[in-house]
Amino acid sequence: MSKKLTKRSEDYSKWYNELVVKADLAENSGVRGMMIIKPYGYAIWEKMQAELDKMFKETGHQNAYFPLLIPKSYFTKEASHVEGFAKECAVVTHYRLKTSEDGKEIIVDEKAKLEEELIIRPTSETIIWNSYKKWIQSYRDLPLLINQWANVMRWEMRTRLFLRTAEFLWQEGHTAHATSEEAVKEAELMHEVYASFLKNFMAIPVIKGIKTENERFGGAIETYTIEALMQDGKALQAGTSHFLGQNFAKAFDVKFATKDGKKEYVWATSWGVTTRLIGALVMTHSDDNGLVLPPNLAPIQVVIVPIHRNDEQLDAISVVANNIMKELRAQGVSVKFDDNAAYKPGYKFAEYELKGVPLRIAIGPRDLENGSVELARRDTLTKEFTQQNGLTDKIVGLLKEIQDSLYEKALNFRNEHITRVDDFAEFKNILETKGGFISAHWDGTVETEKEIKKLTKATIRCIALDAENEQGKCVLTGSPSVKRVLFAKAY
RNA sequence: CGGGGUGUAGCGUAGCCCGGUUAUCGCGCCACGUUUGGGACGUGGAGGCCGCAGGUUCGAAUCCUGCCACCCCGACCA
Repeated sequence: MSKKLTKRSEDYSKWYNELVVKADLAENSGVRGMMIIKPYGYAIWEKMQAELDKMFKETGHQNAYFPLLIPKSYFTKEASHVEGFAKECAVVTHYRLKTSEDGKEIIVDEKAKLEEELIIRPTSETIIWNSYKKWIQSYRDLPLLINQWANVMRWEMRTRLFLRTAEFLWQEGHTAHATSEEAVKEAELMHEVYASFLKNFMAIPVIKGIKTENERFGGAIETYTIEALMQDGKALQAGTSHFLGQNFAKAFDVKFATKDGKKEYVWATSWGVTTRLIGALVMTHSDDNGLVLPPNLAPIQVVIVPIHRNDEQLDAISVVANNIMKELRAQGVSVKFDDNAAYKPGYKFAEYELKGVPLRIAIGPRDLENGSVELARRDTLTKEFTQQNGLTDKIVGLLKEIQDSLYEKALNFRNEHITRVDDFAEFKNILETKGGFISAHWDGTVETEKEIKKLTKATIRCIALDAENEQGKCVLTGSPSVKRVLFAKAY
């Protein structure tokens, strides 16, 4: 298989798909939108998981695990939730297989039909709230701050690796609080946790905002979102945090006794991010040579490639490489020494570029003489010869620099792709030619939002939290508006 | 589920319109040798129910019917 990628500029979608497969992150399983996350891709997810989990714990949350299968009846309790969800679900109807009459096939045993169908969770609100009803009696049981790492399944008609697969991995936080204020604060806190995770670890700048009624999660009073911008000018919803009000408490009858003995419904939030973040990572930083990983999430931060003509040279290089590795590891840097003689250096260079390894060290005969190494940066594709003395400090500094520079680059790109527009013809023009976010006035109605979507395929990604009050006229209808919102075509 | 398209080796493909030797080519894979500072080269080799099931025919990758799968555009969506 050729490892050459289609160029981003030629066909962004094809580039993305090829990159994900060739960089060894994931592949289609051949079963209806199911994705296999390969070890290299999973290593990135594990790092993300570890960092996020740390942040959740630091903010007082605990992990738990709820069942994969949810009785169908649980879904009927929260009408608006069902409205927004539960349409494209996998349903378990039987519990046994048997051998066919001719003995050649395994078939479903029709006698083993379930009384009540079980739904493979598309999200766990219903089953979790069914438990919360039992767990919460008093204000002393609150707040209840629980997170679950799990897989969920949504029977999407059209799927894309990482961005939308039938089964995906995520975390879902579900909390219950005594007051509305506290629940809102929780939703906002997790919103901030996500934004800072994307910034500090993924080097992805996001716009923090709230969703319009139309784009809101089913059953939510307020949906907080972080919106990122991909290199093709399309937006990607990277994470959401919902203030659910008392909707779920009422649906599942979860009341608590207050200090003065009254019964009140609890206030809820939920929040989640998914393996989609890996798609965001790929589409934010990568280039025509392949993946570009921010050092903070790279499974391999530094790779050492030996260049040698014979075994004696390899032995001598290995001594130097092992010393470098030892020093780097002492500093917490993950290093790989690739002394596989089956591949030539040029092949390895291309291979590790494709996989997005932030720094590459090449050591050859010349370096043995000079006490040097060749040091190459993945993000800028630049390389230099540098002395072996002081190499570790230099690398530690460079990893930090690369991390920061990736963020800066993405931030500049994002900022250059927010366009203020006051005219609908211009709106369509910018959307088609430049892409990115369009900052425009909107009259606040669902009808207008839907009409704009119909006309342009752009949706309101969010109402930015930092949007300033500004009198204006809706870009479509001309009706009065008090602040700009952000439109974009989205994944 | 509506509209369009495609199924040939692990991957990408030619052949199909107009049926006829042993199904084409590239990458990858295996063996040996020479190589190794940006995806090496040579020689040899393995690998195919041509998506599945029927039909037409002396003969089907090719024509016909049905089915299945996948891709693209809608609907759905983290």
